[in-house]
Amino acid sequence: MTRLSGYFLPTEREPPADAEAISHKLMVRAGLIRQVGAGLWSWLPAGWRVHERAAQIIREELNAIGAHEMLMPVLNPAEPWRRSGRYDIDELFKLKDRRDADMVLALAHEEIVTGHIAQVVRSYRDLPLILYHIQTKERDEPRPRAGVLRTREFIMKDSYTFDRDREGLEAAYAKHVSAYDRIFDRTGLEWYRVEGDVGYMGGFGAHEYMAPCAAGENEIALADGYAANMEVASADAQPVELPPRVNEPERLSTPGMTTVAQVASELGVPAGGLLKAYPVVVDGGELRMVMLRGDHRVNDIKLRLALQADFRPASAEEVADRIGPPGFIGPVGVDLPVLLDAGVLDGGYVTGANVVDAHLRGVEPGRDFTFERVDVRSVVAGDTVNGHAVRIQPAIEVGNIFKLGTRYSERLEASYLDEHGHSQLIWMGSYGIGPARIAAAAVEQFADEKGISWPRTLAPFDVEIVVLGREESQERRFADGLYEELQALGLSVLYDDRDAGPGEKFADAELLGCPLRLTVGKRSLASGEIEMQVRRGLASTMVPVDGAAAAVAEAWRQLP
RNA sequence: CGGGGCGUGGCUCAGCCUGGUAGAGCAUCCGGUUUGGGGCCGGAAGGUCGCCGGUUCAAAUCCGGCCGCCCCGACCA
Repeated sequence: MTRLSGYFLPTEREPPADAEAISHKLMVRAGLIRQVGAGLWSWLPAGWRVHERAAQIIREELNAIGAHEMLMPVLNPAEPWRRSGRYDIDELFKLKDRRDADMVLALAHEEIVTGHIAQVVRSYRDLPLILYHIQTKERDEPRPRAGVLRTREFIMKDSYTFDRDREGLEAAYAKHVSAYDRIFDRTGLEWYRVEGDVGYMGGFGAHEYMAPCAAGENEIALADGYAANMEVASADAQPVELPPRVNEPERLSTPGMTTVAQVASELGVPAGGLLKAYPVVVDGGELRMVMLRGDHRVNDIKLRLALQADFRPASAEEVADRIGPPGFIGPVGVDLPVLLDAGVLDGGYVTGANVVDAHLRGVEPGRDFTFERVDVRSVVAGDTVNGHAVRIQPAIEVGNIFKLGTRYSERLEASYLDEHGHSQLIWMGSYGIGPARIAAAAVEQFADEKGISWPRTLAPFDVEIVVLGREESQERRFADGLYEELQALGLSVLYDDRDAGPGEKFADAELLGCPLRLTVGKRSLASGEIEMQVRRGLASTMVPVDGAAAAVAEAWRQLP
């Protein structure tokens, strides 16, 4: 029985003063969530229903690929975290118990689940396995933000696969791809599966599931047939108009012009006609020079992947000692490996001359300097993939899948004996989904000026009945009956039986965003009808009172 | 961690600059009225002005410290 008169649904006319994101404002206003502290939120009854519907979709689709649900504790001893090498992560909450033993609050569960596997799995016959749980995660985020989009405590579905080899991992990964695709289809969200960063610590592949929305913290590059996180996106650069080629580089006086913008405007050359140098020190040792077009930007993640190592920008002193005067450096004549970005097309470019107040014009890669080709720039809107233009959108990461390999099984000693009696490391994958982010992304994607408009599968209730009429009235009696009938048909119903005016009830219903709103009022009832409003688009139709419940149930099945 | 902002009744805010009785709208409670778009009339209750200290005859207001929250950036295993 969910009668609004006795329900805890504290709606507000005004959004919280400090809210910016649409989902933050609307979820608080609609009475779904309340803040406890920075990055700490309570889910009120209606909000929790949404969260649990998302969780249930996840559960069903994971069970369908043979995953087994379990539950692991949030409070962990420090020891496995020390073994995995994750004890020193800043985001990890650390504490001590009464005996002064080091404890942590889990930010994920690779350590714990791998520990169980290490203890239990002995033989190749025990594999493969898919285990998951839906459990609280604690992360001491440097900056929680935007309501439930980025919090310090949140619930995550995390699953883990255990296989005997790389092929097994690939199969387990493919199963998760199919399950995740179905999950996000069922949520009703607009979503993309994009290539993600595998991280330089290893990993054999990763994808992220991204839901485009204004409050998203990530950027994704999209083109027909292509979707990637901007961190790793790759595309063909747009051409740039270069000056005619010359036989050999010509030195130009460019006093004080140390920036791309200055040189470009003074010489009348587009920024893309310049090659800029980005000297880096790789792994604390070797100096290298990355060259890319003046209108492009280095993508540190792609560069790290290309180098297969950590790096840092070279200091001004290192540049001055080994290359030339900062602001005027270039690839010609330097005794350093040069990495040339793929966005640099054939032609003559302007570069630093390695001499104060001078640049070279007409420098051609290959002719005037040798290089190794790399792809280390950030994609920009308008670049192309297979001839299709790239657009860039903000998006929220609602899920991720990751081929871990043997990183954890090695450190936590999870191995098995193969057919030949040889000990082998177990190959792992890990896979996360945040139900709270699914809920928030749905709010972001479908809200209008009236409030939230839930996809049918996530709504806190399928139908909201608004009754206009006093106690004991004919309208009330009809609405009471309708409420029972709809529930008997398997729909979840919120019944606004409050003693409030129509305006307030309509406004609250539209704010909460259940897919259908039924209005039972004296006027329409007199003509043998009730009003049915579809929240998405706010279109209304009249439904005859005879067979109203069945008609509503049928209409509900047609909704997005 | 760097930069910016905010903290006054349940919510949104004014008051602070220029020190002197703590306010408004909404919400709440009581009575009445109204019932298809947050309606109306009358009455009432509700505030350690984030905390600590200082200046002063007197501090929401000025000064110092602390705490909390938000935004931008960095970070995000």
